[in-house]
Amino acid sequence: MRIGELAKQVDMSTDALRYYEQQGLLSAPLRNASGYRQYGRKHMAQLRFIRRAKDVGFSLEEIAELLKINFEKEQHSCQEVKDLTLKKRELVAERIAELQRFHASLSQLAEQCCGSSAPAQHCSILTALEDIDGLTQ
Amino acid sequence: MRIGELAKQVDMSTDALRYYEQQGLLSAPLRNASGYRQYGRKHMAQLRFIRRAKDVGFSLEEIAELLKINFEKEQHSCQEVKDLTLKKRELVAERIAELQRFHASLSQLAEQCCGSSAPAQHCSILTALEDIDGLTQ
DNA sequence: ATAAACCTTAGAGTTAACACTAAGGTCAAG
DNA sequence: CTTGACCTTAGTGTTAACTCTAAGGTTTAT
Ligand SMILES: [Zn+2]
Ligand SMILES: [Zn+2]
Ligand SMILES: [Zn+2]
Ligand SMILES: [Zn+2]
Repeated sequence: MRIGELAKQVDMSTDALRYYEQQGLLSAPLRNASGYRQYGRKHMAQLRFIRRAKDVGFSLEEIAELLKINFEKEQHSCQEVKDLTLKKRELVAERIAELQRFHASLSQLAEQCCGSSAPAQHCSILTALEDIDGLTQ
Repeated sequence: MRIGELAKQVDMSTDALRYYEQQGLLSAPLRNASGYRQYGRKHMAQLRFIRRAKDVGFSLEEIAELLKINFEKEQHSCQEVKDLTLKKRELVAERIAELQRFHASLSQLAEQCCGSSAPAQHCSILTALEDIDGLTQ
């Protein structure tokens, strides 16, 4: 299977596949006489792993670690894998908390603004951003 | 007030202040005889506006829009400002939803893994990432 | 008068995950 | 036998919001 075919199968771009190879996430495949990459089932499995790991929020760097562990399972423990997962979940939770603060502040701002088409000289949102005490702590 | 002093007052870097000026978020100040920037209260107010807008999640590009509206309030309406705010809140909400899906998937993965220090050959997390049906849809 | 601390500009580097471009070689069909 | 679809590499561009570097001029204190 050449790169275009594999890319279509897994619904990724050929650029992405070459990028993953360069980043060590996808094994370098054999080449045919003219230098074209020849992929097999192993590579498709790797790409599906990458896809699923991306779908749960892991970064490519984290996925590289998971792939390495998966490749040499005997040398690694469940603890390691679970730690990676929990650490990632913690990061995600922190980011969610930050965004929820944003959401709450934006809601508060929007709620106070009349939203009319009249000139904005009295706009409570602008006032809140100008004044020190515009937003409830 | 020179740039270092102002930066200290608002707890930002001098680089950031020059960057904001370049991006049109901070008014270009007068220069003294040797070319040093001379800031006044107006600039500090602008920076506080920027700071508060950042604190509720606006990007610099969005802040530039808000500052422009704030500068020419008569030409703009409450509706415009409220729309910006609600649109931003919508984006934030979408991102939160995505991250919450990540969080749920990661929780599910972590829950199933024993987390022991035994070899990872049986690890349910790795299995889930390998198998098509590893994660509940 | 000299060292430390400040200021200036222009431009490059950072992070993530690719997308895009150029310049060229290869392969299948008609 | 040539067109079009595919493949190769190397290198640049993208986005956001700065940070860092280099190479130099200024101010302040001793
Ligand atoms: Zn209003
Ligand atoms: Zn308003
Ligand atoms: Zn286990
Ligand atoms: Zn496990």
